[in-house]
Amino acid sequence: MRKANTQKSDTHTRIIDAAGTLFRQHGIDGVGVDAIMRAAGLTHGGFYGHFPSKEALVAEMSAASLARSADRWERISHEAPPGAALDQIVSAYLDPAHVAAVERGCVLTTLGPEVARRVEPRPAITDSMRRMLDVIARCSPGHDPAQARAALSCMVGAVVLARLADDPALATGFLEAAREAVTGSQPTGETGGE
Amino acid sequence: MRKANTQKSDTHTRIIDAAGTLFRQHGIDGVGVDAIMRAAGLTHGGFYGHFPSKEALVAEMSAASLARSADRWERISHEAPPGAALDQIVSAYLDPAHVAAVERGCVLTTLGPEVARRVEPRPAITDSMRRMLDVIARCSPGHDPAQARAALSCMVGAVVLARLADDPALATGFLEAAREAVTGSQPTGETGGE
DNA sequence: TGTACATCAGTGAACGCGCGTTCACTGATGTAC
DNA sequence: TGTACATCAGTGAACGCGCGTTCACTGATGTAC
Repeated sequence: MRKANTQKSDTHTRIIDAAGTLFRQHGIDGVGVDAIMRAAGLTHGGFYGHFPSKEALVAEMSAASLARSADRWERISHEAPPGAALDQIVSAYLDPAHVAAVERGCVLTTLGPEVARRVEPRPAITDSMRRMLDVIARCSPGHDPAQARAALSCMVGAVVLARLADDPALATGFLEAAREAVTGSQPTGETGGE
Repeated sequence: MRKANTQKSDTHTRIIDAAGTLFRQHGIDGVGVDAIMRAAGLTHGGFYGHFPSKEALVAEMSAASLARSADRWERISHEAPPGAALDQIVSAYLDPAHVAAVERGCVLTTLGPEVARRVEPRPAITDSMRRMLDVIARCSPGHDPAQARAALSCMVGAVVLARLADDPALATGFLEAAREAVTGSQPTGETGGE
């Protein structure tokens, strides 16, 4: 049955959001079109009215998701008090809550290697990575692009390793060490584990 | 047809090696038992004489693969001239050749998030991660465990991001920046891109 | 050393199932008069 | 404002296919005599 015209793009967004959650939880090849559509409150047949293929959804979902991350970082870098932006971004990224919330986690850490195997999503992802690097460089003391690349590497690696670590103390150890390396400061709240 | 008794463990290893290559290239859910056995020169039916399930193969493969990485690092740390071990390990890891050779790449960078979703492989992987951290700490000037965790995070993240980057200059940018951050020195060979 | 036989690593057909994709359809929405 | 109709977002049955797993089997190997 037809819905209001204005609702089609809402549905499109709902499919992308459902896919984002499920792909992060079970991997791209671990989730079928059927499960995604059911999670979006629809039946599987309607999928191809929105996307030419599952691969196209993967590309659109990862591009949209990382663009939203870059948007958020840029917003923080403009709105936060000068000097506090980097710490705010890095602290949120290296928070155990980010590690735990895989289903909403940064695409670089939840689906990085899976997305890297595909051709379609990489240009848009590269674009967002550059924007994130620019934010880090702009918010860092030295404004050094190389330092920004090392910082982003450290953040992404720490979250990946924290999710792999079987021991919570080791997991927070990666996060704390990365935070110290990137911001050069101790956490402001109570000191975490180990 | 039966083969020599001594050949069964050879076959076992051959299956694990074939799985390692294919999983890294196409993802764990992107490769079937059939393709793995064919790559090992066998037919799919024989698989369950070696492993109780595909998941068991995933666990064994990732454990074996990362243990081999840890072995290699430990060997280098004992054999390399004092002071040179860290640079040797880090330079090999952050080499564009490692980024390019996905099919033989470090499991943390090729299958990290996929393996993190599964319960079975994580204890053994955590074990190997600890061994790798110990090597880095032992070979670093300050012998600081926290610094070692930041270093490993940076290395893993740089390789993941380099594989995602659509632009070779940005890819080598991640590798160079991470090397500088981890070893604090310029590359010994000719200076790479950007 | 030669023969008879038990072992068991590997074979290949078969299973039920869920995948990605197609397509004829339904029926509420928006529009023309 | 009320009626008739075209549109098209979403439905659900159906497709061919490859998945993970099972199992009766084959036939070279290793062993007992």
